[in-house]
Parts: sequence; C-alpha cells; structure tokens
Amino acid sequence: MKRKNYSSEEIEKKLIEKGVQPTLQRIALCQYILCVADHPTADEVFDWAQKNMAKISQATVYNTLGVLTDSGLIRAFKFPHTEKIVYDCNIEDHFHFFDEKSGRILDIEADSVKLNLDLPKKYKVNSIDIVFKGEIK
Amino acid sequence: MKRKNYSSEEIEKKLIEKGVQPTLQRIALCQYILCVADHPTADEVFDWAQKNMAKISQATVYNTLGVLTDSGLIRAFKFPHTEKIVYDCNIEDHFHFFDEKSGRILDIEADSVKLNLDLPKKYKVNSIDIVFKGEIK
DNA sequence: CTTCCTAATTAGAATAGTTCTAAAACTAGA
DNA sequence: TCTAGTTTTAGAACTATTCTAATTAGGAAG
Ligand SMILES: [Mn+2]
Ligand SMILES: [Mn+2]
Ligand SMILES: [Zn+2]
Ligand SMILES: [Zn+2]
Repeated sequence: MKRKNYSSEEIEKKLIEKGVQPTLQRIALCQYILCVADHPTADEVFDWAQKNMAKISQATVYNTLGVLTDSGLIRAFKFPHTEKIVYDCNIEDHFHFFDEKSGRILDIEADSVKLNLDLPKKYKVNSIDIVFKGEIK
Repeated sequence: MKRKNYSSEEIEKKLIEKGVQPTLQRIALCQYILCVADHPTADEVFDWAQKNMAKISQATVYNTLGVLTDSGLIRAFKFPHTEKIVYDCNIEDHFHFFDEKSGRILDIEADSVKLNLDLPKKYKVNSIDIVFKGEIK
C-alpha cells in the first residue's frame, strides 16, 4: 500500500468531500491512519493519539474510526487471528497476508490472485475475503 | 458436509481415539455437534444442551468445545461477519460461503476453488482462509 | 462579535463473548 | 475402597466495543 504524506489541508478536504466535519481530533487521527499506520487497531490508534496529540478520549477514537469507515475513507476488517477490528486505509478491493512470525498484515493486490470457481449456479457471490497465513522468508 | 448419525458408542470411541475422556457431557454435546448442528456457535450448543440434556453449565460447553477443538475432532473458525467463534465438524481443508440472506454458512470443498497466485517468492503460505459472501438464489 | 442550534467529544457505564478461578463432583486405577 | 488426578460448575474477571447522557465546540444568522 502506497503511503501518502497528506497535509492537514489535504486531509481536511478529503473529510469534507466525504461529508465528514473536519474537527481537530478527526484531522489528527487521519494523519496517523492515512499516512503512518499500517492496518492499525483501535487501541493502536488510541496509543498513538495519547503520545502525539492533546488529550483525547477512547470514545472519540472509536467514534472517529466508525465515522471514517462509514464515510468510505477507510475500511474495517475482521481477521481470523485476532478479536480486534483492523482498519485499513487501502479502500481498493484486496486480500491480506498474515505473517505469523511478526504478526504483520500485508496487502495482496486483487489481481495477483486468480480464482477459478466451480460453485453451484445458484450461489451468487457478492464479495470474497481471502487471508493467507504464513511467513516471510 | 455429510451428516453422520453416530451412536453414543461410536462417539465414545472417537473421543478415546483422540485421547479425550468420554464423559456424559462430552458425549451428549458431540451428538449435537457431530450429528445435528451446522457450524454452531457456543451459545447455540448451550441452547441445545439446555433443552436436550440434564443441567449443564455454560463453562462446560466452552470447555468441551475447547477440548474437542484441541483434540482435532472439530475445528474452530472466526468469520468476518460475526464476533462469535463458529465450530465445524468438517475437519477437512475447505472454504465457506456466507449466505447474507439467511445467515447460513455453507461449506465449499477445497477442490472447487482453483487458485493461481502471483505472490513474491519470499511469501511462504501455510494456510488460506476464504469466505465468499453472497446469496443463494 | 453574540446567539442559538446542532454536532462532536467525553467519562463512565453497559454489553457481548469468552476465559479464568477455585471449589465440588466424578473417575480410573491401585 | 482409597486416592490422585480430571472434569464440572457458578460466578468473577477480562477484552474489545458500544451506549448514555452530560459537556463542549463549531458554524451559520443576525
Ligand atoms: Mn493497507
Ligand atoms: Mn468481545
Ligand atoms: Zn489491507
Ligand atoms: Zn465448514
């Protein structure tokens, strides 16, 4: 996933485009979520916020992640290896590789996976989640 | 997934084979999990147990599901659409189809999905989770 | 600027699903 | 039958998340 270095102004514009009020808290969290973090969880976002911005509540972190997800600016994933919801600034359709050694999640572009399905005709597929688990040598 | 009609004796034998003490509670829960249920959650197993056997505690249901999973007699899955752990008497490698209308989970045999991967050489894949979401017409 | 109104933030309570704890009840062997 | 190790159990604890209700902030109108 290409990491961008958005300015506050660019983030503000993005939020407005999506119909989200660009508050101080939301802009700050977006700096992290859109530019720095890699598939962060809510508590990773909260930890970063505690270290890097004025006092913010956990509720605001959860609210903001919800708002950003609903607006389509980020996506939320649930993976088999953890309870925690993982947030993703990559909003393209894509799959994931979970590195069992490091615990890191890596993006797998959709077109690097060719699927040939032989499902009953009446199964209408709307979306596909794929998680590869393994290690990176 | 082919559903079997195991007798108590067959279940008892299966448990012993796996090194699990065949207690009354475990045998009864296996009747449901191995013969009747379709990808049940812990609370579905508990509900069934309350209706169909002598008093049993929730803790025993959770313990038993853990013991059965550890022994390899059943498998546990975490799916993107729910918090709850889903238990599966199909211990073969296989994938799943989630029917968004009914909420039902259906097994997809491994060999009905042909994958052609173009991942970096250093990504060593140990296992693959695939969940198709859609509807059945 | 003020005023007013709505939306966002907040602390803390509540919830859901699961795991842990420690005591009581079983069970298999000796 | 005795005994040591398992299993079961009720209830507490835990984790991640959502809800509640009060407070604060922001933004258009005047
Ligand atoms: Mn990403
Ligand atoms: Mn939970
Ligand atoms: Zn991703
Ligand atoms: Zn299955």
